Amino acid sequence: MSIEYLQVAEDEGEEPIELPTEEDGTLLLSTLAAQFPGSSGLKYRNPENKIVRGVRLSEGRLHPPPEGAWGTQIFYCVFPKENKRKSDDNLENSTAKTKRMETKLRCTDLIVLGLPWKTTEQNLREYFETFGEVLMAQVKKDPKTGQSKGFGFIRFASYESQMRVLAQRHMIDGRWCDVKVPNSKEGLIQQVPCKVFIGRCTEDLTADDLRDYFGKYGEVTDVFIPKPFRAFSFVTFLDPEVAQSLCGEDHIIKGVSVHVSNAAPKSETRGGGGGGGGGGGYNSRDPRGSHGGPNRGGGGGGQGGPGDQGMYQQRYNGPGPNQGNWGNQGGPRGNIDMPNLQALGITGQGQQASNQQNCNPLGLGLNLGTLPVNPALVAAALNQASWGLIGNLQNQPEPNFNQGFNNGPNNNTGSNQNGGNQGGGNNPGFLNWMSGGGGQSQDGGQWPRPPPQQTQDKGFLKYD
DNA sequence: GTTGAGCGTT
Repeated sequence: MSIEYLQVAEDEGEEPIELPTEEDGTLLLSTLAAQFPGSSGLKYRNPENKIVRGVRLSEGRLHPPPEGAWGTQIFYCVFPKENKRKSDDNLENSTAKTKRMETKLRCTDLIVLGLPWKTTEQNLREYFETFGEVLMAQVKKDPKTGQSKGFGFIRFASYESQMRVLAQRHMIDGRWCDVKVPNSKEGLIQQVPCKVFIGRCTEDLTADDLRDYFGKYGEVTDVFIPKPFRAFSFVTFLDPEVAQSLCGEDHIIKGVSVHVSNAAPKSETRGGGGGGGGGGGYNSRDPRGSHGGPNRGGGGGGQGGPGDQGMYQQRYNGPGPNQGNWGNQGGPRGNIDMPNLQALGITGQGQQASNQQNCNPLGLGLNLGTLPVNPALVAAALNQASWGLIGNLQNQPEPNFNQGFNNGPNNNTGSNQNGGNQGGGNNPGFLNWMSGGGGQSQDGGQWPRPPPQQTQDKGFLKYD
């Protein structure tokens, strides 16, 4: 099959636009969402009986009706619904559920910056309800005059809603607004280390050896071997899940049995005193600092092209080779133990780009490089997503959302609530979740890759 | 009825 176009309208009565399908005839949810932010699926009217039909959605791909091709009929967007009435009916139930979700998925209040003065709480709520159930919406006002202060707060019921909202800019009542995790909450977000400690190293184990060896499991963003020789080293992975999965294991590299464990900083996690300083962006206490200049906290994504597909050994439940096109070339990388957001194409870009239409929800795999997100916060969010979100999606009140985040043949029927991806499902995990395709890159490997990395300040974390 | 980086009278 080749690329064709189908007509999609936001709703019945609206003007359709044409969206391109993929080679296999499916329509990527990300393609849909690029034009219709917040849209979670498609429906159409069965020409025979006029009944609305849903379009099959699997692994982030919308499949044409069983009758064959998309044809000339118009398809309509489906948006996540919040079930208000039901909530009212089962208030207790709903509250309990909400509480559970908050704990598990760590929804937080989100601050909405840049609201027009005229925007009301009702406006705010209505806007964000297209992303999922909104538990709270408030606009901060001057107590005396009642005048809006131009910012507000929202809270979602589901973490994936929060993620989607955090990952893009929002045009609200004619102004581009930023949504962030408030500063008051930022410290609460846990961060999953990407760095592992390699013990029992011998002197002939070079950084390249380690990189080559551990590259089997996932992209290695940094290898650090203390000099002079101290019989240990650090390997940093792009994917925290990979790092985590290796911990506790013994590996034989060039005949040497090394031990992998958590890279626990001995003293203070955050560079602290005299030395460290740098590190850039991600872990810095004030994420706003990253606006000041290029955020160099992370290693480069390498120059690896599409040829790298399938090279990683599966550490989990094997959804097949990770085909996310993660290059593994290049020299020294950054020295962070958080997800490498630059390599993922996520960098905060400040306030410019106000005019562009950045409407790609996260998890749909496109163009996050231009999105004004707080890298550290999204990093943490991504960690959470990869560890708990996927397994918890089945509990969500918006089943449609599964599609954006639960890509791949991930049908965990068992519970998977303790982090990690154990269980019988084929959980594509972090990278596939990011790439938004069930193991397949949706954009032909054209991730917004970071510029070639310069030599990094290695003093970011103290590990002696 | 002005303003446009920020961080919430609960």
